[in-house]
Amino acid sequence: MTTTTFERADSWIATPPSSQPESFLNAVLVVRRIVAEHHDRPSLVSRVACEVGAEIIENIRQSGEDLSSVELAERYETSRTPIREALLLLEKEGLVRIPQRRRPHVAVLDIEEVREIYRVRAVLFGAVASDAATLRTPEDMQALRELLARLSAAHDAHDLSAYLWANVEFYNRLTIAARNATAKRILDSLLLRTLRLRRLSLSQPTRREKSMAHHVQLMNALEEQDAPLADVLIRSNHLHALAVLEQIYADGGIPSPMRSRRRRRQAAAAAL
Amino acid sequence: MTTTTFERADSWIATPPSSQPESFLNAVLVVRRIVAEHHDRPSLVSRVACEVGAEIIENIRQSGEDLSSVELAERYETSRTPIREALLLLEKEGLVRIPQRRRPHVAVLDIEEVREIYRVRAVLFGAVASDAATLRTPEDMQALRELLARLSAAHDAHDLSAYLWANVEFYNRLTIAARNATAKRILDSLLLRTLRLRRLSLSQPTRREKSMAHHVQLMNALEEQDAPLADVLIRSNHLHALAVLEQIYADGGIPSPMRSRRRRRQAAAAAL
DNA sequence: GCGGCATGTCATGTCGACATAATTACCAGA
DNA sequence: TCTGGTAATTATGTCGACATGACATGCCGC
Repeated sequence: MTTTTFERADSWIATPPSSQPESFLNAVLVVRRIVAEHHDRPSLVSRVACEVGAEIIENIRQSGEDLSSVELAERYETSRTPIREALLLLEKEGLVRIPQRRRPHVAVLDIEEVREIYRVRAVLFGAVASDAATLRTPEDMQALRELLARLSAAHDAHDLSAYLWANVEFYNRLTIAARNATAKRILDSLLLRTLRLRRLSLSQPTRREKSMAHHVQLMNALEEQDAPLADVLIRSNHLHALAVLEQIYADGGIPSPMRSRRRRRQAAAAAL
Repeated sequence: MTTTTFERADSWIATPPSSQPESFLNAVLVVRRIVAEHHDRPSLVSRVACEVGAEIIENIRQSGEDLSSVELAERYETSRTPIREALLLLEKEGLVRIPQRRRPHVAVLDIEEVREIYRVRAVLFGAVASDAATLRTPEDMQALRELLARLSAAHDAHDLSAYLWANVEFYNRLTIAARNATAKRILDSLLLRTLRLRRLSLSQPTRREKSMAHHVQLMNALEEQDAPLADVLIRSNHLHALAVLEQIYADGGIPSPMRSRRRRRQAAAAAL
């Protein structure tokens, strides 16, 4: 499945894929899966939404940065109407904030919201993993085993980016196995919001160790259809991941968004 | 709080409130709280979204019914752009579906989706109630006690509509007490989707009895800060509510959406 | 020199119009 | 009468333009 989506990825972004790092391509694909769920064909709106969304979770656009609709319209050589709609899609996923009569900007993730998201994710994901442990099919298990192998390979190779995306794919496959599209959509949306922080969190070697061990344990629980264990494992892992993020926030690892955002535009104009 | 929001309700709907039944007003207010969360001032978009959303949850517009943007634009005497945006807002809440290049229509709730929603709601609401039992303030308890009294009064008076809205308010206050805005937003959205069915479910006297008893028990658990009990009570109640809905679906209580939806428009045009 | 107010500039929200895709209506043939 | 293909019609997606509200700068009074 990954191969086919990869083949089509280039039709979803305006710039040629060769000029983009592989991680950005992954980001586009994940955003597409979530934000442009129903847009089966690459429309103008979903293309913009995917690319801007990917830029946000790849930290190319920073927290609080302005997303002027005229600026984006120029860049994508289109009118403001599709841009507006794309930004609305991203707002729905929590990546963008659009105050009334004010410039849209990249949503700022404060620690309080991260806490809330992880609390919800822990509970919901626990239930989903529990269901998955019961309802899983042999095909589910096969796919999960392969993804675990990918995860392990990335871990051994110390490839942070590969580990991160394999992680995302593993969770994605797990939520599919639970056969609850509603829960999956919510979890996907919550994942998208915190994806920006994932790299920070997983950049700690101890965190990666713990995460890898967690996945192995979780896989065992799924193999043995031990639903309660899967539930508890997921919750525990989320608690640990949150603790790491709390530490990062406390250490000031998240730069607070700059104040007068207007100056950036002026500087850019002056540079021309 | 209810009073002040009531006072302002008329500015959010185009038609004078006197011509609307009270239940519709409640629906508008609830939709506004959820869908137009950030739109603090009554803009054109939120007004349309609130009114159409209220019509959907009040079953004035039936499942699968077309929501042509030109038709709505005529009705609200505006252009199609704000209508489009309003429909996008409602799609985000799951009340409307907008396929590409096809007419938007009222989302159809099949039993499978209802099952999924109740599963998610049970788990998430259980966690939220658990948190609320721990974090609740005296003000929270006071508000909840008053709402329980309203619920009880409506129950004694056999006022289905009043009971339904008091129920919504009770849950709303409970989610506030848990101090988790993210969880609240998700639960609100899920509530909105199933609100159309609530009247059906609560129209059964035995269901109302059970529901009332449940609320009393839940209130006790909150008073005693018994978090695990609150969790289990909520889950159990959701399970029971779902069982009732399963029965209603099995009995064909939900009319399947009509096929050729176009005929309605023609009939309406011929009537003029 | 500094704070508050007026003014100018810019972006947003909304509008009407057009091209294109989808859907209906029509018609011929079986 | 029903079915299949084609034409007409309608609605959607997109566009450029305009009015109103927000922000920044500059001015004036203190």
